[in-house]
Amino acid sequence: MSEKPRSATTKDRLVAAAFELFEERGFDATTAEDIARRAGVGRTTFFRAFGSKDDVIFPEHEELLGRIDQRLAAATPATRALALSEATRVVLRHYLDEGELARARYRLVGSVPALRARETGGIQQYQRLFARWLREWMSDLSDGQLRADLLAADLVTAHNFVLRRWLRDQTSDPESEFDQAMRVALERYQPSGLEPSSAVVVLRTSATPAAIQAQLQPLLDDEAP
Amino acid sequence: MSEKPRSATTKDRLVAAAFELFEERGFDATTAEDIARRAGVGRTTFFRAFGSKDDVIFPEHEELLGRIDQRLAAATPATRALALSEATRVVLRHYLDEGELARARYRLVGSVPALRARETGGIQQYQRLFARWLREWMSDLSDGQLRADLLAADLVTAHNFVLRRWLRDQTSDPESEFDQAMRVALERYQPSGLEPSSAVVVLRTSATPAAIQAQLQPLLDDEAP
DNA sequence: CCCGTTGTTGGTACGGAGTACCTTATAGAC
DNA sequence: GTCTATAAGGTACTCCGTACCAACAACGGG
Repeated sequence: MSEKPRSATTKDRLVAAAFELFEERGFDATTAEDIARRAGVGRTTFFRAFGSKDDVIFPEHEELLGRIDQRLAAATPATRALALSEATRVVLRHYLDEGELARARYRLVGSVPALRARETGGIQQYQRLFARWLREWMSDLSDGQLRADLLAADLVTAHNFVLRRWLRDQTSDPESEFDQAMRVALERYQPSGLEPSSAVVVLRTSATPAAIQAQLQPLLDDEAP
Repeated sequence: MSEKPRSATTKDRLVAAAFELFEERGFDATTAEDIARRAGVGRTTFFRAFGSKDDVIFPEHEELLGRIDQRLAAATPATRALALSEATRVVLRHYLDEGELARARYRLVGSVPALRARETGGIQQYQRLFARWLREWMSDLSDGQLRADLLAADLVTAHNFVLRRWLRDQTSDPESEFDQAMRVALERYQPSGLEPSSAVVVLRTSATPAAIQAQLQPLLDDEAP
């Protein structure tokens, strides 16, 4: 049932062969038989391993979906905001670990329209997975279903924003940028009951404004460090 | 150069034939030749008109993109929020006007994975178009590029949320729900300078809390009617 | 009236994706 | 050893999408 190192090697060889050939002569000019031949297997084996020529570009997609789902399932009501951030970070880390391979995929997908469609389809699956959990978590809010969809879209978009910057070599610290992006995206997350509007508090006190400000500052720092 | 009624008729006949056959025997079981034959034209003509079997499902996609772009291009800085809402509404109205055809497409796309990928690809194009304009409009904000992407995602998501409800016959007043959805989505739109965080105001006054509340109430009513 | 020109259509042929089916080989299980 | 199960290769087929060519208007100018 679990991963056999033997079968993983065959898949890996196919992936490596595919990326080599795509870089050499382009995606359309590479046939499934070319890939299979370079990997030293038959054409049938290629289609058994991947099902389609596109799938060889995004081999661990299913596994990533599973890990996100697990992370979200493990959240308690108090840790949901953190779980959302970390589940999203799982994907970012995966690409960062891939390194040059991720960048090769990015160049490839950017130049082949057919692959772009495939990629956005995959992104949509992430978004739907987040939305499924969030609709449950936010079901008691007013406009909860809508806000769940919006937050799911924001999480995925914020992730892609940072990932794209890293893929283009426009950032040296993607993790910090990701933290900031998650903070902005999670502005939409209001754990049930906490209304999104501002509160006006009127009180009588002898304290000076400066003293009150000093009392409040730690709370603000805690909320947005 | 402009639309000839003759050529439009051929395209329309092909679209009608395609939807008929897809409903009769399903998407995969229908060949391009079947569609062409029922429309009374040759297979070559079909591919000349649509380029691919998928394209026949989303015939006016390009035109819609153009209309959104025009609407956004016509906005002035003061009317941008309205322009965003109306540009999005262009798409909603288009589907509402299609009526049963839109629902047939929805059923079809929902049951054929390959078409789902195509549709999300189209949605992504809308989102990128909005993002292109918003990045320009929000370039002077802190995190403007990120917030532009997020708002673009929110607009598209909010639209899809209402559209899907209408397609499933879960709403009798999609326009009102759309207005509400746009209000929620546009919470992210902060015309440059207006900071999104809450303000804490400390003041000394002899007024009673009730009097102050009475003063503030109209402002809150105005902000969220 | 004929004749090029141009644009639209149908037909044919081809390469390649993806599927179905069959055969082969390798590895355990007994 | 033999039997069985599982992974692999091979072959044939359908259909998508493209390239190319032939037929056939429409049309204006000679």
